[in-house]
Amino acid sequence: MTASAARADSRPTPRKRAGNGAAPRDVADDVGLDALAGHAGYAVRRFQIWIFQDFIKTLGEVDIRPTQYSVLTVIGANPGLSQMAVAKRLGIERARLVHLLDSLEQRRFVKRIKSKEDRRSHALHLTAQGETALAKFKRLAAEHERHVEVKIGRENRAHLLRILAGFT
Amino acid sequence: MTASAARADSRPTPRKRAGNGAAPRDVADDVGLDALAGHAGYAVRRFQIWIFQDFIKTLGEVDIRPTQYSVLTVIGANPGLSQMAVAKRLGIERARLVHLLDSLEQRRFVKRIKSKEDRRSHALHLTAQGETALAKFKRLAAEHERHVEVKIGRENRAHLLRILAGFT
DNA sequence: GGCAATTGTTGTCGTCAACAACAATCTTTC
DNA sequence: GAAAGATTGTTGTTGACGACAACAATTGCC
Repeated sequence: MTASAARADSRPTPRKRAGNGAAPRDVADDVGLDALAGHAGYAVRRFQIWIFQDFIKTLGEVDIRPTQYSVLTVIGANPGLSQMAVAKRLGIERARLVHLLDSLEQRRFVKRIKSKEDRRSHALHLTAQGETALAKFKRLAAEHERHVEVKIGRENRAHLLRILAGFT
Repeated sequence: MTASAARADSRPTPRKRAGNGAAPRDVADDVGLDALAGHAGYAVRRFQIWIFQDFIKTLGEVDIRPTQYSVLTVIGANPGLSQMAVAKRLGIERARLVHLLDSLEQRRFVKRIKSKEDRRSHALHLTAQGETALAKFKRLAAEHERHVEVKIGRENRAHLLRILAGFT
């Protein structure tokens, strides 16, 4: 809202810039949209920060972060997956997944079951507790998704999802 | 390209899933798009990772990362800004900006000049070297932007920029 | 049977956001 | 005009995260 607000009131009061010439800006927040507009990466980064913060806040009561949510969702939809498979699917390193699963297993959401076919790998499953918890997480995530709709508009969100479908 | 490729060949060969029933998945990469589709945050995160990696690679020869580029751009467009103002404009913490400027000042792109009006603050300026360097960075950034067009399509990129304009 | 590849694990390194504390310096208020 | 409060730049810590490298156990290849 900061950016859009700044955008909105960029010309409301004449401000004191009138007679400043080359003097350094004093106020600070009327910096102007400079050359950063037109850079997709910048806009996407700012949006991603906003969206993650809203996700974290909305799922704050259950203490679940976006990455944890994605891990639980993938396991819930594909029980028995190996850690390697989950890591590849989510584009995270297997080293990182180890810690994520440690935490999720400690909270009794996930079980690591030694695979019979390949004794190197673990088959990942949700616990019963994990199933019901994930159901709640999904409700909260849907609420978060509605926040996104409010923020950028319903059809804009749909459009964006379509544009970025290849990255999912 | 991994994601889109997986999407593309999700049904090319009948695969061996046919008779597996409840058996654990063995192959790993036909995990399926599960319930993660429809989550804006996830798509945006993946896209943001891709776009940053391309930016870093494209600006690799000059060793400039996205955040550094954004700092240089803002200072170039608004010389004399204070660190606080730049930090606020870019949505980064002033603590973080200190290190960024340390590095950019060491490379002679930026000067910190003690302000006369407010002796707490520094007025930020590009050096002559910084000006010419930034010009080159902007050319490379434009090349990166063309990569984005190739990746998601020209009008999709334009659409996306319009949707996210409020965050810039 | 031996050698290369894979899986989970541990550890290190660098980036980045979020805080907290601090000294120097404004700004406000009485 | 002096005290109290706010702001600016700085330093430091913490935790999430990606990138790598090394390792033991196990599997697959030949």
